[in-house]
Amino acid sequence: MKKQLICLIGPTSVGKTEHAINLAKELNTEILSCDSRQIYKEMRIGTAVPEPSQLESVKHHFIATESIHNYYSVYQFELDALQKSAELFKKYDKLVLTGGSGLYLNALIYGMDDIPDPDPEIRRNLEIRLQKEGLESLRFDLKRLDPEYYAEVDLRNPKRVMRGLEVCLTTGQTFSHYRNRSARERPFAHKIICLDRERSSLHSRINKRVDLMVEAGLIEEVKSLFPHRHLNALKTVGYRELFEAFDGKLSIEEAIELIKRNTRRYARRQITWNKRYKKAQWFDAAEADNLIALTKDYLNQE
RNA sequence: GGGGAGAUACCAAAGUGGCCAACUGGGGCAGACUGUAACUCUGCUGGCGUAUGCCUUCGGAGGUUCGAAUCCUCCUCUCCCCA
Repeated sequence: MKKQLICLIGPTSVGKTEHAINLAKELNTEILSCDSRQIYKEMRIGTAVPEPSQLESVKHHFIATESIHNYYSVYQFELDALQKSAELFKKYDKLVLTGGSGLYLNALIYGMDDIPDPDPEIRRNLEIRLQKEGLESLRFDLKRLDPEYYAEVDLRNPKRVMRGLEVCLTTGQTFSHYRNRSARERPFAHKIICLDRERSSLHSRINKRVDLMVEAGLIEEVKSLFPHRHLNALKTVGYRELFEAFDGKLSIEEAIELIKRNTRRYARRQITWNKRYKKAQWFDAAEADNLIALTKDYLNQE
């Protein structure tokens, strides 16, 4: 029997953590997290890392394992998760994967193209150029250096334009040359389960969770990270808004409201992303009682 | 009791005779996205499955006009000031 990775995904606050733990217990296995922010050990409250008791009840991987001060990316995650899963599959037939970062999930189940790391110097220069010369100028270069990618990218999206350019500039090859986007063979099968729930219910859970984070000390956590606000890891819902409040641009109350709003938006983007998995099985997370049964049925279908 | 201001779509708020189904912002919805991805970007938001099309809107009821959210009359409600 082929090893199986059971991917439990869904928007933030939908109830993934709890369900994943129940499922992992039921299957007697461990959990891999695919979350680009819970992986940072400095950001616990604002990223809703599982409770210590939850982390104890089932072994979790890739939670609070990296530092915001180190460079980390999807590609890194692909390598780490591949290695970890291979190790765990020696012991288990099934593993549970859960988390909110769609691209991280893709990296593990389909793989990322092998593209050299960008030269940090080049990346920095591009950022400066964007500031000074504007997007137009970067587009101009991209058109010249990689017309193929130029024809595909969203030209209004500075991040994507810069990404193409930085690869061209550091490697001397076109970005398109590296970007095959073909799925890799994996030594395990995967099943995707998408959790969702009525929008109003999701929103009230988000609001409540943000309030709980504040009670749990979110403001202090963010304050302690204030000196590092420029780091990429801290460009995150829940942190960014409070940084603005510390700057005096917002009141704390306004920042909290904004966190709620931005979390709702984030959740919506996650749902949109999840719709790309055409073979995924969708469940309503509100049916907590029989979710495990439904899931087991689904897994047994084959 | 007297004087003044105002009622616009889910909310806030422009518009003060035709270019208005109605600026803009918020909220909401939808979408894109292979190395910063909780990032970044895009579209829609009165109804009619699509529409250079039709229908119903700008507190209510009438009226003026070829034509009104915009002008007039009355009514209802809200707010502010004086008593």
